[in-house]
Amino acid sequence: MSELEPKLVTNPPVATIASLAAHVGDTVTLRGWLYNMRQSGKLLFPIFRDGTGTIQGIVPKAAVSPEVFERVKSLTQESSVIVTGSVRADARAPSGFELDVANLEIVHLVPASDPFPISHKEHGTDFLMEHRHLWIRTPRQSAILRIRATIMRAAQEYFDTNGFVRTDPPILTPAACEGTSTLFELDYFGDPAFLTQSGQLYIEATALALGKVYSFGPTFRAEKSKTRRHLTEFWMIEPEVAFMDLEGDMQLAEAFLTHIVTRVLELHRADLTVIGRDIAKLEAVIAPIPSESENEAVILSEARSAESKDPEEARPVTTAGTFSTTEPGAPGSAASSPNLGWSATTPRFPRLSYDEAHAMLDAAFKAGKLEAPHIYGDDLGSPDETYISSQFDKPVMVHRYPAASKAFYMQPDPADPTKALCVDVLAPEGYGEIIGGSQRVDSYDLLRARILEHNLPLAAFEWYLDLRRYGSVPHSGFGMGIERAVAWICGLDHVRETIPFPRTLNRIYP
RNA sequence: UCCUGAGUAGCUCAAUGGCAGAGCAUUCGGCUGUUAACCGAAGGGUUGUAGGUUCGAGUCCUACCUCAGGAGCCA
Repeated sequence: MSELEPKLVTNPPVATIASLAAHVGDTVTLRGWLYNMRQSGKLLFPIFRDGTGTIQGIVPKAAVSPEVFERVKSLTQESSVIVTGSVRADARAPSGFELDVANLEIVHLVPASDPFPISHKEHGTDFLMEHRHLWIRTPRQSAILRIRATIMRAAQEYFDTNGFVRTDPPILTPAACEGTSTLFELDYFGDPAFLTQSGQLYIEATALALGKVYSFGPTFRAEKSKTRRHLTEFWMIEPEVAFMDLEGDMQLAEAFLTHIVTRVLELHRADLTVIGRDIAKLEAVIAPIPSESENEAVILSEARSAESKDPEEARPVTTAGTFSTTEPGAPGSAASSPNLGWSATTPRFPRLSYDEAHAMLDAAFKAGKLEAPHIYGDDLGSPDETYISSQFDKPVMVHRYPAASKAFYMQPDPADPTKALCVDVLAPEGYGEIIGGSQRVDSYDLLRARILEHNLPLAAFEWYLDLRRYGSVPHSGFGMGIERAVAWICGLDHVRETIPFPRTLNRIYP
């Protein structure tokens, strides 16, 4: 490949396809791959891609040397090239711009005897997943990965600009964090160890050291889940804040999600269009609700009337007051909502207590809209979450689940100790839970009792109990699964398209 | 772990228990504005594996393998 080096320094300078609108009339050099080629007699229409987009080239036989014409004609799908030509606006070209090719060098010619496996016809999921390393070259997959990158960057950006310190927990852990999920076990110099399923317990420690913290990294679940919502390896971003109660946690989640969706809408209109995403549904998420911003009310009502569903169905999102909101600073709590950077125009998401969610599901079952009844006291099942989230055009926050169905570290509600001060954020359009959070138990005696009740090894949690021995404070946090958030924002039907190389129950290749 | 479904050409799919087929891709030929281009021709098969029923099995039966998406569990 060293023979290529001189070609990489070019004059005129190398451009990217995404920037060609600013180069109309210029001669540019592009480095990329042949995406597709059509021809009509002695006219060739090679379509190039370079990772930033695609551009159609045109090569009339009479306009170039016979060598260049034959070289272009010999190109096979995904052959790599360096191409020079002038940029011209042309309505006949798919992107509106076209490249009059003057010269083209082949960097690597894909042999016709072994063509690029992914054609422009449809393929099955098994085939595509076996060729994931090549599938990501297609426009749709590239667009998704660009949006994923923005979602990750916007998530970090939100915390970084609001005084959070990033403190990443270990990935190798000595014991289960929550004692519920099945973990990947490995041998740690003769002792058992596990891949982390959540950094939460560790960032509780860093939150009591640094105040506002977050972690961002991969997590692992060995559950034999085989659905469109599950990966065995996925990325999670988790904030944890000292002196913050459940109300603050919910406001943080609202502002955080609003920031992420806003950024994606700012930067990825074209990519969302490539994917076929209904952009109006994302705009509805960040639209202020009427009761808090009357002058913006028209935006929301337009967004909602655009998808007018069953008119007899109550649309509780219209007014936040329809549902009980949690009073800031729960009784018996020293916490309040610290200033986390959201403004008065931060949209509020609809909230449902567990009891209200149960009533909604009960009514839906009796109306024949759910196949199975929801049993009071049980956690929400997937069909339950799908139903609830489909009733709103913003993410919906379900809070105060029965403590018995939740993790041992969740603080009981002083108003009803059978409930936990926790919240799940369900994404709209049936995407289900993307965020799970809670206020944590801050009493040493209660936490110790909970650990024993759940038959967890006390010794493994001594360090965690120390956080309640030395300057314990009310604190809260949540975790957001990146891939589920990407699937929702991109409107995908499976999380396997949201990560470059998905790891699922039946797949660890490529 | 349970339930359901699918495995036929490189890919996507057809084929009443009776000759193994089409489109795309590949190769060759044609076409100066193509839009997953189009037109003509050619090559390409151990029908997931192993048994069984039958004169005859891609098709029916049994077991297994692989994959898919739903439940449970979760983000």
